[in-house]
Amino acid sequence: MRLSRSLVPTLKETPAEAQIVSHRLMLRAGLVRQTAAGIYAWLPAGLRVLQNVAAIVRAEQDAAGAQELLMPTIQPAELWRESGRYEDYGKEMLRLKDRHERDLVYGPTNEEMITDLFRQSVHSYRALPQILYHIQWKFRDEVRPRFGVMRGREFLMKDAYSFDIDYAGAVVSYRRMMLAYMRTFRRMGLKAIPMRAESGPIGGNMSHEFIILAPTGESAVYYDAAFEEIDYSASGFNIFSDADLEHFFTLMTTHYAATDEKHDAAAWAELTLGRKREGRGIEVGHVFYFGTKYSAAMGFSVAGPDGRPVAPEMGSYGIGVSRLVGALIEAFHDEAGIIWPDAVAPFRTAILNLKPGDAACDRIAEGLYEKLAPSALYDDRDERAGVKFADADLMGHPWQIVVGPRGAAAGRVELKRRASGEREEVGTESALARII
RNA sequence: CGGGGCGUGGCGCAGCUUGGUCAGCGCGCGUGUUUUGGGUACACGAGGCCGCCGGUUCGAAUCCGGCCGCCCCGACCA
Repeated sequence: MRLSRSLVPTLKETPAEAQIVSHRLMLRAGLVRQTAAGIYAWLPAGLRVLQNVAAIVRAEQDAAGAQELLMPTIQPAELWRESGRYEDYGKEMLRLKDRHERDLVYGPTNEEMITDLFRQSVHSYRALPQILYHIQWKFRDEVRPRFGVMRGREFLMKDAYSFDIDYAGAVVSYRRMMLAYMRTFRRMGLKAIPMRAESGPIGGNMSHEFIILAPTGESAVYYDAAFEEIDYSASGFNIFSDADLEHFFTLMTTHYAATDEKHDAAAWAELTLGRKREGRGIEVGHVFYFGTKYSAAMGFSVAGPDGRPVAPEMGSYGIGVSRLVGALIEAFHDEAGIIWPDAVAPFRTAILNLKPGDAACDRIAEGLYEKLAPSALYDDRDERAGVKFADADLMGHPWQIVVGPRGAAAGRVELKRRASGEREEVGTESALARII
């Protein structure tokens, strides 16, 4: 992308409405613009991040055997009346009517709809288990949207739903999603910790929220150092092995971890000093098992092995995709701006042509851009060098290639790594070699 | 939903208490010169129904009422 012809409106000053760092940086780096309270337009660079995050989520869901589908944003109220939540959900649910005066809702979640879809076609236990997911926009009419994209009213969410014939199966599905989640966050460079959450009417230890560590996170978290030592992505765990999943689950749930609301001072005191870790965190995912709550309420059963009807055991698993973009910035930034992890950066490289119009600079910069194009942002603007440096740091590209008149004549460029700040002067070929 | 605050060119703000060349400043934007590796300097210039509606007044950005929008704290939530 050529910056001179791109809608990436960076700002030198922070708009007054933005308080927390991710919100400020998202506005300043030209990633999003607010259209209404808690509702945002994703500009080109921001959309690329959102899509990169979604792609990682998708890849790990697929790797866990979940099937992607796409359910609509608008749902008939009928489904919600069936489960009883039309009345229960309250004002957070955006309700609307079509021209025929039919009641509709802009979906805040999809348990009813997936149950309905599933029951239409699945009638036997032999088709189970299955996990389905989609990545779709949701709307929850929060009383008080805040923190920019982290607590919006409209948000992009990955939500998955598991169907099993019995509790044992549901447990396996639950653990499978848990492992998929840990891998997902890790791939984004995030440290995530599953923390026991309220499990609702079902009880048990089958609801966890995933907290990622970020110095500016909204809640204080306390956890055992053990969480820093586990390698979820390594071949250690086979996501399709029940035994591995059990081992993994035990590992995840035996060590202490809690947000400040659920912090247990007594349990915390028992931890050895060297293992205590305190930090701040942001919830980016939530998994829970809810048994037959929806299948029973909505009259969904399949034929069991003995031919008798059985209400499937279900669970649901959410990841806040758009929230993650904000959370990533909370985790990765400095005074100058964003520091994108390579996996989600909108552009892997920024090519800064310090002197457009200079034959040598143009030749080298254009040449580099041709080779790196899809993942490179070419700053070809007629701006001062300082402006380009500042914007590149603000936007947080993992790599910067600085093409200036000084080195260009000799075929040299400066390669800068955003995260470490290291720079070195190299030839164009070795710059390319380092980046690709 | 309770409490607090704010709406003045694209962004950040001053002006409002003490109605009357107050529509202004910085940044940004345009043109020119300058500078040329970390947001350069100078000059000239474009750009505002002062959130909306109504009221008070000879006169309202400024006072009064209503409405809308946005932000912060709390309760609630991916």
